[in-house]
Amino acid sequence: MATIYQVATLAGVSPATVSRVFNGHTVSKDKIQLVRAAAKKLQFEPNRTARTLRRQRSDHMALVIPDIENPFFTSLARGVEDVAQSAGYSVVLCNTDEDYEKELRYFDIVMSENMAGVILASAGDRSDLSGLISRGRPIVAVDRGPHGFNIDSVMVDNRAGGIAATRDLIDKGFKRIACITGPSDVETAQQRTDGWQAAMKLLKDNKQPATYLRHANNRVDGGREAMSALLSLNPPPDAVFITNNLMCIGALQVLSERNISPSSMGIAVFGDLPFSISSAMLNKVIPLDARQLGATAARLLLERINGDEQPARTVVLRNEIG
Amino acid sequence: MATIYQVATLAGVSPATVSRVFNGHTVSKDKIQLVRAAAKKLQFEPNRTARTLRRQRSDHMALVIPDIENPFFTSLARGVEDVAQSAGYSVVLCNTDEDYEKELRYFDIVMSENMAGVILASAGDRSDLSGLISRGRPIVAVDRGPHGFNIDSVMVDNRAGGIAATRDLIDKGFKRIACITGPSDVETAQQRTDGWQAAMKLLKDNKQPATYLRHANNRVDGGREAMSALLSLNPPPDAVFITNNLMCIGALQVLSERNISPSSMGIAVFGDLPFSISSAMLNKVIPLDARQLGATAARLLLERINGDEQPARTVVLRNEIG
DNA sequence: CTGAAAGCGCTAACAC
DNA sequence: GTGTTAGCGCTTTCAG
Repeated sequence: MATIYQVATLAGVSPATVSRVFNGHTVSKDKIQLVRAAAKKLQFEPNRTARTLRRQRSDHMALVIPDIENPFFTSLARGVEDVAQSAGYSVVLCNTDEDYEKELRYFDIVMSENMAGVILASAGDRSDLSGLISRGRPIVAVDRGPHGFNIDSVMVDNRAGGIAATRDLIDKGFKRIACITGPSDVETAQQRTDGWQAAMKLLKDNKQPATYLRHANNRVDGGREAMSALLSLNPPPDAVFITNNLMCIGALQVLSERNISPSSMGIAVFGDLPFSISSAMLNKVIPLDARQLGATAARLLLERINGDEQPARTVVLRNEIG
Repeated sequence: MATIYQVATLAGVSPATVSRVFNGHTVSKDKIQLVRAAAKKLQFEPNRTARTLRRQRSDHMALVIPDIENPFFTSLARGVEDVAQSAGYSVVLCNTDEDYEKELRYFDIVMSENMAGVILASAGDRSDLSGLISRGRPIVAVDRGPHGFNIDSVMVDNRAGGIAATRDLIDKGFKRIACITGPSDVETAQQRTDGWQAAMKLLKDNKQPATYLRHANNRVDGGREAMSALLSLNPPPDAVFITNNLMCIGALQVLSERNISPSSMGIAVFGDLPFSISSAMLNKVIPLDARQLGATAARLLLERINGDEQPARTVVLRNEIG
């Protein structure tokens, strides 16, 4: 690959001038022409590694997510990507499997590669951001909050969604409303569960035993297990609020396998189901615009990268609860 | 962030020795101790940008895929990631939206960042790999073949799968079997369609008008449109072979909306449906182990990165057709 | 086994 | 507006 020196020689200018041309600094028209011609001839492409080393900042942003196979996060990634790309940044996707160690390893990479910033959908509420923060690397938390760190974040109103979903089931006459939620160290799970609990207080004769609250991993198999467990209770619930998309898939699979008709079990879910064929089985879906979430986070991050120093902001996206 | 010079000073050795310690070269036990202690004290983390610049090779591999929102490709990404990570490589995910220009732009980035290699699920059969190849960058094609370029590839037997799926429908007594396939410049679509055509020749009184073959984009909306179009034919098909997962979702949505029962329309699909609740509507699914595909591709790429110079290989994964 | 020193390709003072 | 030059932090000859 050609270097700026070769281009400079061919164009009869200094390397600095070549650099200036490629960075949009002021250079006389005629030299711009010469440089462009020479660059084209040599198929010159600026070496980003060298640029990054010199500038101490790359044009990558890291997107750290807990589960790349959850369509919610891939949509979010799309949103980030769209914004990043149009600002000239590449997105490095880092999948943590909800593992704090893996997350930390990625943070190290962010530092040692001088990435411009991080968008973090954290593994849980025990993420250690201190290293990144002490080194002044911009971070935006998305979906899950900043829990204790003083950083920008973009979220939805999880509690309100939990309330709305549960209320819908109550309004439809269900009495024994269970809740399948995520791990207890995941903030979104907590908040949505809070919403469910708050709404349940409205029920006059609240027949809600503690066993109606099930924690599970946020994936399909977690939903399956939780729903199976609920069905074996006596009495089983007559409805269930499920706090994430994949667990709802799992729960519906179990119902389908046991030929339990949709009408005999009310279902409300937080977040749209991916690739569903029919929503006939669902009483209520709290919509969740992952792409918007990602795009907003990316925009905040770009502002920080460009030197914005204002105090940390929390943006709450309204999830138009019907 | 600390540098090797600071570590060297603190440890009382030369920078070269620090470098050697961190690269596993031969250094005396006692100096190793000194260096490790100093590094720990300073929280030293080697600067990968500098290393990449010097070595002319980074520890990133690019994974170029056409649609990050298709679970097939995210599973594939998981497979790549697992293998890459355990070999110390990071995966940079590049989403092309099936756009050749975006693809080329990513290839430029691969070069200008000195990435170690590329795994490519190409946008179509007109991808231009000449730049990468002339510069000696290792590439492995996955899912879609190398079409003309002399590179390693990992694929499944698409034609055989197409035949098996179609045969299953024939055996079950369907007569008017349509095919919903992908864009005509996508190799997997072509080959699966070939299989369908080959199998249809077995039907004695082959009632297959040209309109039974529909090309669509490989996404949900493409499947919806194609299925709608098929249903408005006279006579409509009594079964359909769909060459990818998302289009099948779209097709099933249309059937569901029109209350067309599964039994009156045979469906076979190439590739498992993501997050499906019940497979009752499907006659035949040709399994497709995306994760395996990705892992295999990553292994081949690692071999090339490590200097393997043997002639290009094509690995065909058997997709255990029932 | 270890140190000195060159240089990967670029950018940003600094001088003119 | 343009050229000269000093590094960014690391690896890797080359000597010893």
